[in-house]
Amino acid sequence: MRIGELSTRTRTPVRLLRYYEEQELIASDRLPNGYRDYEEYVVDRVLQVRGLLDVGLPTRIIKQILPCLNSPRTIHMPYVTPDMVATLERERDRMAEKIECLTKNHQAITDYLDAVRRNIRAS
Amino acid sequence: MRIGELSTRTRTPVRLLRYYEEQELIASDRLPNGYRDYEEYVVDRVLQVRGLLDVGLPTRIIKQILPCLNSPRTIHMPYVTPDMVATLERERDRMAEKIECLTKNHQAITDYLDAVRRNIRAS
DNA sequence: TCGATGGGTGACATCAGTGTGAAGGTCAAC
DNA sequence: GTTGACCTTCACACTGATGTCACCCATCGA
Repeated sequence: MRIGELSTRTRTPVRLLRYYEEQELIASDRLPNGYRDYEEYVVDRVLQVRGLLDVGLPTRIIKQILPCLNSPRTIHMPYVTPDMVATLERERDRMAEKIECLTKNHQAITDYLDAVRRNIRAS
Repeated sequence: MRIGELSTRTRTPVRLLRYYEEQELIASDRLPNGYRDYEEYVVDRVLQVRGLLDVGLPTRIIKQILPCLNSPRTIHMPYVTPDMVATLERERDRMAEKIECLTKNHQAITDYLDAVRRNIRAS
């Protein structure tokens, strides 16, 4: 598919798709006329990238961990350096912290909204 | 306490503490000599702010939702506008999405690391 | 009293993620 | 064959969160 379709299907500005490619987060073939040509799986990939960006990971890290998250695992096994493992462990721990933080604040907001609603009903 | 102590206790650069104050995320009194003087509770506040920033929320939003998260709730009740409620609901939902995204990817990394370890032990 | 340390402001730099626009090529449809 | 939609690259600019540096004042201990 070409970039326009990918853009609409992922609700992502064309500009950003090119940016993600520049950052090597997604890849594309080229049609004879130079247009980018994406495979189907890139749709999910873009959504995943956006999710990770949204959650505060920088492109640098995303680029590192992406290959471990969706490709056929075994293919990548032999290439995993201790360094990479360390990075993954660090990121995994940071993610756990973030989940905890988000969960706590999510709960606080929920509680607050509940209280507000009770208050309104009571008044 | 003065800014240096707050900085070490929160492991946050002094520069950022001043920035957070500029963005009205934290407040300080001033000593006669002009030095900032923080109350004890600011320590937790800073940590909470950093957690939220880390998780991708902009200062603008944090500023809005903070009062609802830790102050004595009832005091703020009367001032909650429908607008504010809408913002809170929106953020709460976005947080839920982020939690989901993080959880999924956290699990993927965990699985991957497990596989790597099995592979190493097997080889 | 001097020097180290810590505090204050202000300005400029950086980096990532975006926005936006110019200038031009491709192609389908009318 | 020209228009209009879609694509290309290049480049400049902004924002938000930080780093860094310059310059000056305050406090304290030797």
